[in-house]
Amino acid sequence: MSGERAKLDASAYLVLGMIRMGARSGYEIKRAVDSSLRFFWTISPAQIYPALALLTRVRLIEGKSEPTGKRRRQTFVITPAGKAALRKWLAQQAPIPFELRDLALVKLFFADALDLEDALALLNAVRKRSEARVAELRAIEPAAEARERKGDPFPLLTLQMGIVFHQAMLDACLQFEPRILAVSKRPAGTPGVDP
Amino acid sequence: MSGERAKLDASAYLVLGMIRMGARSGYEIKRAVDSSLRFFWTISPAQIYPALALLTRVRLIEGKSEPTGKRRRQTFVITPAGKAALRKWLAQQAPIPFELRDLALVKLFFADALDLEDALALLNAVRKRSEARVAELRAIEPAAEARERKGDPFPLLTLQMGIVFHQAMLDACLQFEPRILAVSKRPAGTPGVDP
DNA sequence: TTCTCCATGTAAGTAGTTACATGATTGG
DNA sequence: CCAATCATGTAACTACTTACATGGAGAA
Repeated sequence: MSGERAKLDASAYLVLGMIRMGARSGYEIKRAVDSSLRFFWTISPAQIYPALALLTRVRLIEGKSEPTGKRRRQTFVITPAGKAALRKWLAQQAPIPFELRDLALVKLFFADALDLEDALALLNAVRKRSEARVAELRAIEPAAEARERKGDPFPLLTLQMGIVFHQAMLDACLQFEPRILAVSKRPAGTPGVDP
Repeated sequence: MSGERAKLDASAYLVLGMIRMGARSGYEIKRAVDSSLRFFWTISPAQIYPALALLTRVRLIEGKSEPTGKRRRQTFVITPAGKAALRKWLAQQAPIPFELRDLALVKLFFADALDLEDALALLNAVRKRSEARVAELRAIEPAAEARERKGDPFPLLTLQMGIVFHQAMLDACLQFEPRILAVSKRPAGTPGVDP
């Protein structure tokens, strides 16, 4: 049996993937994630640095000290074993559950408890949030398009997904506003877990 | 100052909201969440029961023992203070960050590391997942429509959002398949965190 | 009788965030 | 010289899941 067979968690693979894409230090990984992957995954230094240590220990990445003047700096590169491990993880056929946790949608679900004005304000806030997110995503589109021109269309694909599904949420908000007004003669507060 | 002013976490408000909607026991809350809210929030018994205890302590709900034969059962109702607390939380104007954590999109983001066949398989898996989710959501649509007819359109609204945004992801998969084929002459593995 | 559902609860573990500590470098 | 940024790291905390323990009721 060759090498340690520690099983890595999602954060470790994320770090490994970012190293492969060219992020060199922990700091760069944080920056890169914040400016691209952020929309469907986040990571904090408290996860990055232990992950880098672990990946180094199992020889999936290799680090060396590259200080800028007296400011210390560890840079890493992915090893052949690292590339293989990343590919294996990516190609794994196990179904990946889709998990969205969004308090705004929870609130909207319960919005029957609010009076019309507050309910519409909430709907508005949800719509505005998606509008803002679409704008943010559009702003980083040029970078993703440049990457596609270099032969990697996947960052653009994931970016597009972010855009289209926020656009879809936004459209749903617009579409429902009149329907909420339509039923607003209701006696507020009818129970109904099992309709 | 009247009553305890414990600040509740999201799970506690979720439990409170479900009690208001007519779920009576911890068990019923679990069932109700699993069949409606599940698509944007989940909860486990290990969160529900402590939340029920807390909400009772601060008098936002009231419980009584209602055994079925010898099978014990605590049922709860929301108090006026509970309704007020729920409304206050729902109406709160604080911006709610949208946080999606989806490993499938992370994998897709990194899919450049895969050969064409595996990358397309991954794209396919993502598409199938959204198709399955749309089907699941369509299946519970009648219940949400019934609830709308009773004067509460919000469960249907949130359900529609789930449908449209999975539909949007699905469309993006379809749209990108040819584009991935188009760039597949690429020399795999070009780095590019900062393009 | 045995399986599934109803029903309540907890202990232990995992994952992740926040807040902090430390210190160098660059640009205004 | 001061603020922002580069850069690494940890301790404590919060949130959530998994696995388990317990046991009654109804149906096949």
